[in-house]
Amino acid sequence: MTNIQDIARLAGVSTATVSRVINKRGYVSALTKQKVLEIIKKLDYVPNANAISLKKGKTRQIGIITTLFSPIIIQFVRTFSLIAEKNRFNITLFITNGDPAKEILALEMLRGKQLDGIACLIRSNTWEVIESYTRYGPIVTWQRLQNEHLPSVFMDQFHAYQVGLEHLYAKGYRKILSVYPMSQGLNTKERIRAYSEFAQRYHLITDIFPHFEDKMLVQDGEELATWWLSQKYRPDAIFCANDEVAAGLMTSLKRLGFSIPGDVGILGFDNTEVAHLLDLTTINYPIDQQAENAFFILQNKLNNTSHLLNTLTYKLVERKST
Amino acid sequence: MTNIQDIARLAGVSTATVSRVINKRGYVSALTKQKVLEIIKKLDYVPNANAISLKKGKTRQIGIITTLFSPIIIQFVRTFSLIAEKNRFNITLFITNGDPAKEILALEMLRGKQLDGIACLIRSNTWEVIESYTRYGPIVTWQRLQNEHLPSVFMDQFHAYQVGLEHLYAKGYRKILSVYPMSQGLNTKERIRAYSEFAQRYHLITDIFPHFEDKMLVQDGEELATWWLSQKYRPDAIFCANDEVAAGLMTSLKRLGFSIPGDVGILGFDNTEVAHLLDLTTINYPIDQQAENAFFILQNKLNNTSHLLNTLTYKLVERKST
DNA sequence: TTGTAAGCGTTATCAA
DNA sequence: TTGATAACGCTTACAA
Repeated sequence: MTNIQDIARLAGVSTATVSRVINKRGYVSALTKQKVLEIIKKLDYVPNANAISLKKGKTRQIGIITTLFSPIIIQFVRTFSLIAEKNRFNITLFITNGDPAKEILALEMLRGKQLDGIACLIRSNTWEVIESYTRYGPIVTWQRLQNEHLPSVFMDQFHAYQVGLEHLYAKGYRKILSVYPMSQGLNTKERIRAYSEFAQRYHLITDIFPHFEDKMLVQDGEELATWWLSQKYRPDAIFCANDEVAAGLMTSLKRLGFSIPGDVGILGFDNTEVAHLLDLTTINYPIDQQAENAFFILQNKLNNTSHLLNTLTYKLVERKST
Repeated sequence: MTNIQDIARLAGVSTATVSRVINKRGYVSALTKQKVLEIIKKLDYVPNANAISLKKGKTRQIGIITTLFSPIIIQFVRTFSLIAEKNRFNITLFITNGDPAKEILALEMLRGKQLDGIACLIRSNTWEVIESYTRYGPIVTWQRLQNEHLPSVFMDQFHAYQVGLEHLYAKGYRKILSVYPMSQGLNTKERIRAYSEFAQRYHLITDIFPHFEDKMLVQDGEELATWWLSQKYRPDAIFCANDEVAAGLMTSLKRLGFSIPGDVGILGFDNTEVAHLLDLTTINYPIDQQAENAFFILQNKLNNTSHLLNTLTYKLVERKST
């Protein structure tokens, strides 16, 4: 309602002076400053953010794109928001549900100058489409990618997966089934590579079990239990795509009267809360640091600075499922 | 970069005509229209959203405020976002972590015209503070409140709690401990009222156990298990504040070798995924419909319409913990 | 059917 | 130390 001109008129000064007072920029005499602040307070005035954004060409608004709300995504978003707010950026969250059109909506906001940058955690469109939007503002991704326009806070899962496999081997497991997440993702590729290398090194036979991919939900774990039950020759350990799959698998098998790790060892991935709850052995993945890095990358591009990134580390969290 | 004037110049028309083409408003000849669209496409032009917001005084942006990201909040946010996006509104999520200053930040965005409205799920400031912002735009809440300026999608938990208690009674429990969420909330008050009424009706003694409030996390449930263990005279059933508390309690007791519901019955609240996972009996709370109602209320105020609200219902979901 | 021009509420340059 | 004023990019009477 009330704008900078009202303030100027009532304070008997120009809008330029009011602007100076508000932004603490340039010279203003103590007296006029006090007078202006008084009027501002009296009229309950706030600058119109849209006018500022229009004038400055910046909104201090960052978008986060994700297909869904898994525990690990939640943690990423929480940490990212925290650090962003600390730097006076606001977050707009886009849950696409896997709908490419919804993702485009978010990308179009970058194009329409409503967003200064975007963190694309899990994409719905092809990388080509997403990359084509980098000309409108910085975009950072979570999934791994080799692309000079699309920086990524991806962490090499090859090594992390090796750690998990070594743990299973040390525990005496020899018939290990490996269950993978998104079939298209490079994470899955790296995990498969780690598994092959591992199997070769220890002379393990790998092709006795079917290949499971795209298993990411509790329900997938429950279905896995049914599969396990139906086999004559069963794996003695299952390395799950994430903690949710491991949780579904473990609770289902326990319901059927099996003991974990007595009858089969179960290893999760990510170390989310459900792993703690169910005493699942898992791999800790430094989400918080990745989230911070994602923000730093965006911020560096926006301000042309070069804030140093966190060095990422992971480790095995041994509990009672292996 | 490129703006409406560039388009106008290159198409040999005025900005008004270009605007008409973009917004499909008013008369434009087929020929000029085609010409304009061609140039728009060639220059990869998009209208600047900030300029539009400034001009129109609206942003089609709605904020959601919450202190944290519990499973039930996630579900609310997901549904709210879905219906909002369907109506061409975008969502800005604010996770305050209980910090009043962060909440103010969001409220100030309403004041600064960056937000058209706000859904405040779990507040951090006093209701007085939040109410004082209703003069800048519509605010809807989730927690219960009697306030003409702050509509709420709250659902009376008195009845729902009665349903839970009746279930426990029917199952033969007589020494029921009731554990409550936020001590300040009206939800807690209603639950306490339901419990008193229930105890009186069945002539149960209520003051043998301490009064537990502010129990909302898995960890709270774990601590509850420790308490339960240390008692000589133990409750035979525990009605938990929500599914997370119930989950923490149940898994802790099971780890200690107790059987559920053999040694103690456990009842959750909300029917979130963890309840399904752990076979917890719980109360289904129609979050999706509440989320939709929250949006409808905001939309009605914004457009001066009167979209009908969902009628809310709840029910007991019996599983294996009682 | 199209164009002119006055806003919307700021910021920032240049004078004074 | 302060003020005029030209942008920023769009919408929308009102004219033509």
